[in-house]
Amino acid sequence: MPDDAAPIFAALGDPTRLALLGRLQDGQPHAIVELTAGSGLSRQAISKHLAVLHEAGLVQSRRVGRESRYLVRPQGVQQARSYLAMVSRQWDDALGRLKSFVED
Amino acid sequence: MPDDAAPIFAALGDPTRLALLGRLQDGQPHAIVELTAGSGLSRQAISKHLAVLHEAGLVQSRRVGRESRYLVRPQGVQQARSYLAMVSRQWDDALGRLKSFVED
DNA sequence: AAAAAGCGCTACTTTCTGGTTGCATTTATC
DNA sequence: GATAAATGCAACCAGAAAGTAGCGCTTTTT
Repeated sequence: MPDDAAPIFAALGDPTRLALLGRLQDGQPHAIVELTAGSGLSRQAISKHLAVLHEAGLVQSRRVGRESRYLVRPQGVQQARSYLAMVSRQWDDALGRLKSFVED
Repeated sequence: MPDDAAPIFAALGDPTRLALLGRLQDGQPHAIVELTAGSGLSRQAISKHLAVLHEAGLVQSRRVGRESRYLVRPQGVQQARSYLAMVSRQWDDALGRLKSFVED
């Protein structure tokens, strides 16, 4: 398992950040103030969360005039997907499904 | 996005726990001492990590005699997968791929 | 040119997390 | 029955994380 796997999942492991990703689902760039609106948190808090997502490669930012616009980076999420696949590959076959069927 | 999504990703967001899941890839139950061996950490530390994985529903345990044996719970990982799909569903089509192609 | 909007950066507080140690308990073994 | 093995539980500690507030800088807006 690669070293950057854990940071990606850690970035996803926060309700606020998941909500942010939800807001970015449209694939369009959004400014920080816009993302802060209705979050119940301060602008700096949201900014920090966006930085974490950026660090993990899940999000991307562009500075346009006086505002920073964030958008999803599909490759990042794709990477998370492939890591999950690595975890489950072993029993992700007929036998694996059989085992999970018997459990509990 | 469901409330239990973040805890699952948070549980995955630690190198030690990812390594533990790696060790459980064979689908077989493993005792704590066994999982501790070669980890460089104390038994209690590993035990705590397993508790986190259990809490997130990624792992399952059975007490057999004097030892607790842990094994993967495929449904948990499957759930993580579906949550990731929720995040990316919107731009997981031809248009989405086109956008990601243009970026950077 | 003055005011306001949008950010970034730093400092600070509080809570969570990962890790340790020590001790009690249950189960195997001799 | 005594000893060793495998856990569970609780207390404790240091560092990271989530949050706030304040200040200064750049870019719009009026």
